[in-house]
Order: sequence, then structure tokens, then C-alpha cells
Amino acid sequence: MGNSNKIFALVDCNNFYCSCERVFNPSLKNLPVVVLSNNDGCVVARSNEAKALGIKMGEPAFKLRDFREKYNLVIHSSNYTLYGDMSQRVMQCLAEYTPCLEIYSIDEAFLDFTGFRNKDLTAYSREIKQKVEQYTGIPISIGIATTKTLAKVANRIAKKSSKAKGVLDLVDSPYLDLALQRTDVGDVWGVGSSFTKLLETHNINNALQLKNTDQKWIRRERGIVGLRTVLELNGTSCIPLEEMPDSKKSTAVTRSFGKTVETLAELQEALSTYAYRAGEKLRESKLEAASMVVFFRTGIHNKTQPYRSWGTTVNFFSSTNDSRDLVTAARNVAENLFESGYKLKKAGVILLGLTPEAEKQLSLFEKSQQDKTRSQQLMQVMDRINNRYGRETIQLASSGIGKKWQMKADYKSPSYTTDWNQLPVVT
DNA sequence: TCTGGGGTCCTAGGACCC
DNA sequence: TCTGGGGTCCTAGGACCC
Repeated sequence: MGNSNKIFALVDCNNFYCSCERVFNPSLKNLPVVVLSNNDGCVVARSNEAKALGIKMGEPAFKLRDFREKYNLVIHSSNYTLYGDMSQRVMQCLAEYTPCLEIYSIDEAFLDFTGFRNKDLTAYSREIKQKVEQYTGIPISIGIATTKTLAKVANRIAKKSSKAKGVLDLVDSPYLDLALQRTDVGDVWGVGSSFTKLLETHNINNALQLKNTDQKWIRRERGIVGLRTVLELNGTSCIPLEEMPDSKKSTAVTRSFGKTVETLAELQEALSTYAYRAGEKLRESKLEAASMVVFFRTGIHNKTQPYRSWGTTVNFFSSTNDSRDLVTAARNVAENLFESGYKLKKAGVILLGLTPEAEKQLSLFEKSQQDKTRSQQLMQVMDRINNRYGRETIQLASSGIGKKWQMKADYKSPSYTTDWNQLPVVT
């Protein structure tokens, strides 16, 4: 198993969401900045200055008030349209430097450097870093090593160490074990909170100790996934570069409510809105869904009422991406399962069994071809209008117009790069 | 009535990721 | 008062079959 003579680079954008906000608002430079999750719930990105103030990842937003008053902390709601667009620009820039690129997340990419082993990889990476910053305004860090897991370790140190200045090559490095020793076990890629707890009770606290742990014991305790992590720390590459990721297997639209929902009518509005949007997502990627999970629940953090959740899976007669089918099913589930007397905090739909539109199997009782064409045409027209004039310009009546339950976004920046009405203005 | 292993498929839940 | 959303993979267990 594994291949020991590979070289991976991990490119990671520094404090990505905060950096995006700064590109279009340079006055934020040197100020502490945080970006909040959907619904302005908790912190999902922090500038270095905000980290220095001791603000933690995941900190609930209501705890930030003091920082705002005392330290001029700047708070932004998340603006995923902007971040998605900036991400594409960064990835395009990286693609100039290697054909073997795996876009791992909105702000990370793995590059295969195996073919470049005769180059000075540090110098090459510095060049990449400089170009990305010049073209996009986003600062990045690059870690280089013989496995993806080790490249992650290298990247973390590249980002934090003042000596590395954003680039660290651990291939054939005498400092590899030192780097592992200085990495907490919980910071290793693939080691989550439950694994960390187990390891710490066995006095395994850093990545070097994990590297040298008995592999049979790991296999027994954490299965093949845990074993892969340990092998990767030992320089055996088990997780390959995936340039062409499989097409999505599920897609979800779930939201917490800005204000709790207590009536069936409001729940149906919310679920209609999510189901409609889920249909849009399917059509954007030319997919259809065979089934849909519909769920809603009370808040987990609420101490005055017990936690309860409701949900069910709907199997469609034949796969669909018509928002009206999804909305109807979602409303029916709500009607069947709703119980009054609860403060609902979250709801959503998850689409499963995704297949390309073209491969659709015709079921015995398929809608007539005429019906299908008409449905496609209606959806196309709605999608075009909403693309041109903004999401939810037109929608189905069942989605409601008051939307008191809609999530909060009190500190949102404009969509500078993707909406003509929100371009930055030079005055 | 008794006897048994082995295989597949599906689902729910756990763990992890960003 | 106020704590996100969207994914993937693996595993165990049940149903069912031979």
C-alpha cells in the first residue's frame, strides 16, 4: 500500500474569508477582522490580529461585543458569493504552475510536485506565492512533503513560523521529526476530537508520537482511516491526488432560523424556500435527485425545552430536478409531521441519489414528454430571471413573502465581483 | 425438525473535513 | 435573548439469499 516517492504541495489561503474582505476594503488592513457563519452565528474566520486578541474559532457572535468596543474589531457576515469568486481566481492562478491540481476546498489546493523534484521547490513556491498575491490580493502559504498529511503539517508551520515566511519544504528535511514534535496530535489532518481524546489518554500528544505508535493498535481502534493517517505520517502516501473528483453524491440546503418558527405555515414557507433552492442547485449542475430527506428540529442549545427532531425520506416516483416537485414533497412532509407547541430552530432538505439529467431512466409511468418539456421550460425561465436579477427575484408563492424566519446577515459586505449593482465605486 | 457459512445490499450513525 | 452549513467515507448490523 502506498507510494513513498511522491511530492505534494498544499497551498492554503491565509485567513481566506478575512483576506477576501480586505481585498475590497483595504482600510481593514492591520485591523482585527472576523467573518461570521451563516445566520451570524459564530466566528468562522479570523485575521491574525483577531487571533492575537484571543478570539477563538467557533466563538458565538454575542461574545464579540466587548472586542468591538475595546479593540475596534471589525465584524462581517459571510458573503459566499464573493469568496467563491475569489477562490476561482486563486485556483486559476495556481493552474498556471502545474497541470496536476486538486481543488480540495474553497481555500485549499494540493499540487503534485513529483515531476519537479529536480527544481528548487522552495524557490518555485515563493514564485507561486508572489504571483497569487499580485494577481488576486490573497496571501497564501505553501507546505511541501512526501504525503498529503505531511504537506498539511508543513503548511501549518509555513504559516506560523516567521522564519519560513509562508513556504516550508519538508522533503528530505532533517527538521521533519522536529516539525512533527511541535504539532499537537489534534492538529493532524484526519485526527478529530474523538481520536484526540483517545490518543491523549494513552499519552500520545504530538504528531511524532502518533507517527511512532503501534500500527496494529491504531488499526484496531480507528480502522483503516486511522491507519492511513499514521502511515502518511511515516512517509507512505496513501491518499492520492484527485484531479477529477467524482460528481456530487448529495446536495443539501439547511438553515437555522433567525427567529424560531412555531407554526406550520411558517415551517412550510421555509421548507419551500429551501426545496426551491435545492432544485436550482440540481439544475445548475445538470443533475436530478431520486430521493429527498426533509427534516426540522428544535434548538440544541436551548435549556428550556427538550431537543426534538422530525424527518423522513421521500422517494420520488422518478428522478426530478423540478423545484415544484421538491416543494410539494417538502410541504407534505411538514404537514404530516408537524406538531404544535415547539420552538423550531432549524430545517432543511437533503437530496440523494443524484444522477446526470441525460442518463435519466424513464419509469413506466413517466410524465408525458410534453409535460416534461413544459416543466423544463418553466424552470429554465425562472432560473434565467433569478440569475439576471438576483436570487429569489421570482419564486413560488408557497415560499412566502414576509419570511420572519429568515437567517440574519447584519454585517454583510457587497458582492463586489459578481453583481453589477454592487461593483466597488471609485470616488 | 435440525444444521451452517458466506455473500450482498441497504441504512443509520459516527467521525471527520473545511 | 444570541452557538453554521455542506459535504465524504467507513462501519456495524439487519434483511435476504444461496
